[in-house]
Amino acid sequence: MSRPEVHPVSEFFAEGELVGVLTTQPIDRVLDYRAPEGGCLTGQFVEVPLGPRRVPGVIWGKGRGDFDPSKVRSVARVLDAPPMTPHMQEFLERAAAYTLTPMPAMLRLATRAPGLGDPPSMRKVYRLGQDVPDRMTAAREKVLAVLREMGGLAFTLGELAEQAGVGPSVIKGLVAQGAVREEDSPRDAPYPRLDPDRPGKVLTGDQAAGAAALRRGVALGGYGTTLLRGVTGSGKTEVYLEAVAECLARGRQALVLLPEIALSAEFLDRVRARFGAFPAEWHSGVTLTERRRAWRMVGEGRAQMVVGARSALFLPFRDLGLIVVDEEHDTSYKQEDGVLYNARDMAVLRASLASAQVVLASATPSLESWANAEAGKYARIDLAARFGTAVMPKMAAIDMRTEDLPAGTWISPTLKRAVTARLEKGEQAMLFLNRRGYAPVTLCRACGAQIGCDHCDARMVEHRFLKRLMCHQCGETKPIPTACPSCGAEDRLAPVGPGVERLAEEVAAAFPEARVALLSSDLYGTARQLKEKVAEIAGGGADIVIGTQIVAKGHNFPLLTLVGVIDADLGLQGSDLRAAERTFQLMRQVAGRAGRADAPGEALLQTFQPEHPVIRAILGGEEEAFWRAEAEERRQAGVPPFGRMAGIVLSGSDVQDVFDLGTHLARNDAPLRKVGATVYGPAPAPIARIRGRHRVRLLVKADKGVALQPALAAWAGQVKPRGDTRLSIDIDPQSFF
DNA sequence: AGCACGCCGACT
DNA sequence: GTCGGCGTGCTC
Repeated sequence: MSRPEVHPVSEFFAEGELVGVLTTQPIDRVLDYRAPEGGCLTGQFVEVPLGPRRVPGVIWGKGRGDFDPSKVRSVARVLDAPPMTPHMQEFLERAAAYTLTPMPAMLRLATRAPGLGDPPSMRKVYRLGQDVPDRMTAAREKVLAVLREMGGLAFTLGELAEQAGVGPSVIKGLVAQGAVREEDSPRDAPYPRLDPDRPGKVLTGDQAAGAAALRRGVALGGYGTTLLRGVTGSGKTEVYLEAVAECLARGRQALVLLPEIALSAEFLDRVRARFGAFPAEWHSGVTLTERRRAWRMVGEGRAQMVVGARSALFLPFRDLGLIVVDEEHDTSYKQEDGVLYNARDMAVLRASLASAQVVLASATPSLESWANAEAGKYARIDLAARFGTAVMPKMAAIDMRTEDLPAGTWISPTLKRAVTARLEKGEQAMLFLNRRGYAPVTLCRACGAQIGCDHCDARMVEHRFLKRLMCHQCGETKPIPTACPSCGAEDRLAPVGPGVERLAEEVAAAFPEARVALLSSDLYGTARQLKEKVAEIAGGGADIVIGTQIVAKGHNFPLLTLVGVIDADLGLQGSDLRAAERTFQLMRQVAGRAGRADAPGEALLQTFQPEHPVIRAILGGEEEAFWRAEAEERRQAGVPPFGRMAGIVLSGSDVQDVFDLGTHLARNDAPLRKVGATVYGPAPAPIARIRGRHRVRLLVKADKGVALQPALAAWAGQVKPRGDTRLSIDIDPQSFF
């Protein structure tokens, strides 16, 4: 375990010495302060006076000494939190430079710790007491049984009441009798130890080889990235959990990023099965108290493993040894508002600075990662075999040009027959349509107008379930009108096109005997509700499942043997170069849902263009051929990953102002031309208006290897947006037009 | 981000 | 006269 010591010794500043403090206020430079009484160290979290306020900050290093000494104030207080590591400082600086994000915004990502400055708080916990209550009741017995069963474990009032199925007053009664002890305990309790030496699932063939390769990488203790490819059911998770085990065994911390918090519950169970306890959890669904605990424990090195969303990358790990990015191709890893970063790329950056390993896991990798593996920058492990006897489903296209389909219906006779056949065998069928709501368009038959959003250039989608029209851009809803808002004609509005709710209607009519379940993100309020529904379906609670893309993400349906894709062409239209990639990934994932248990699966794709290269690649299972063709197309076009791109979005309430600024930028492109970069635009952004703000987009293209960020900074720095116009730069945008 | 300063138009 | 609109600039 010979790893070079990369932590430089933190610098100490005695009282009165000049220190540079980075604050979370949007002042994009380090401000000079005097070290407080007792001195301070680089990396320490502090509070400093700024104007009339006190703001949080971090001792970034030595002061610059270029500010009027009589105006320099003193650090107000050093916070009781583990100091930021030099790695973390460097990570934030490099990430800021890469994404052209001001440092204070970057620091805000790293200080999203509720109650960072608070003293360690206490809470009441309850454990078994000495005495016997004077009168035993059924409720009291339940409470004592729970406490006895769990050994000496302490519970909070709420936990204990829930576990025992009684009200809190029962527990209070027992406390008064001395049968239950109430005591104070620090709120931020350490996490139970994860035991990497517990036996994992038995791995076979290429799984065992893959796990061994990942373990070797972690054991070497340096940086490295591995692309772990494996179809659904290939044991990908078990394989990378071995890398986690190696990391934990070496006393280093491990981070697993998941794209969807709805997936985390299932994953946490697997972690407990493997390591004997739950890891720390970090995402928007976690309570403030838990987040606070996680942040502190991670910072003190007392959380061995974190499972989280992309923002977990900014947790204050002491010694991070491994980052797993599960479903690395998932578009939700790209943050699309506020600080624009791609968690997959930032994971690689953080790991390279911390001498950690990265595992990018996916059945259908992003073209970027595929190309990096091809170029030898990433190692690559392929898992081919599936568990048990199940194989990849048999896939076929249904040529919709030859199907006889009544207007207003979307399930072809061929697909209908296939579903019927499965139902007769007592198996499950899934119909996939990536469109929420009832109908994507509401059209006036009298004047031809479509109902749009008042604040965005988007059409309102009918949600019959909610009895409202909804804008999928801004979330605005309004009642479904009876008269056309454009011409006033009464009762001439008609829904056009299918959404999952409308498909459910058709299914109910076509298969009146079948139990139908609808899975769409907007129908379930919480991740827990969704998880319960998924579990119910998986247990056989439905015959036909209708779902949007949430069904593609890793949920396990053992009885499912047929997947019908209602509109495989959706996503192929348009000039977005990534559309083909996304369609390929989504279709492969959906198809991977079928036949996981021992019944062979079948996937049927309804398409109007069965000869399209993407559809053919999906059907033929010729993944390498697909990637190679895609890569060649992108190489020709000079776009990522074979060229560099940045998207610039200008927005504001005045169209003219926004366009003028865009035109001005496009004309003054000297800083970009100097590095050989080209500007395209301005053009209306893909969604030209969101929440009343007009949006204009420019694109910058450059050769690979060009230092694009400094040129972009100089170029955009020429203009000062006036009024409420805003300029945002998106390095490596998701869509190229 | 806040907050003060300051420079113009419309009121008691 | 002065109240208040929000553009500009400063905070170590």
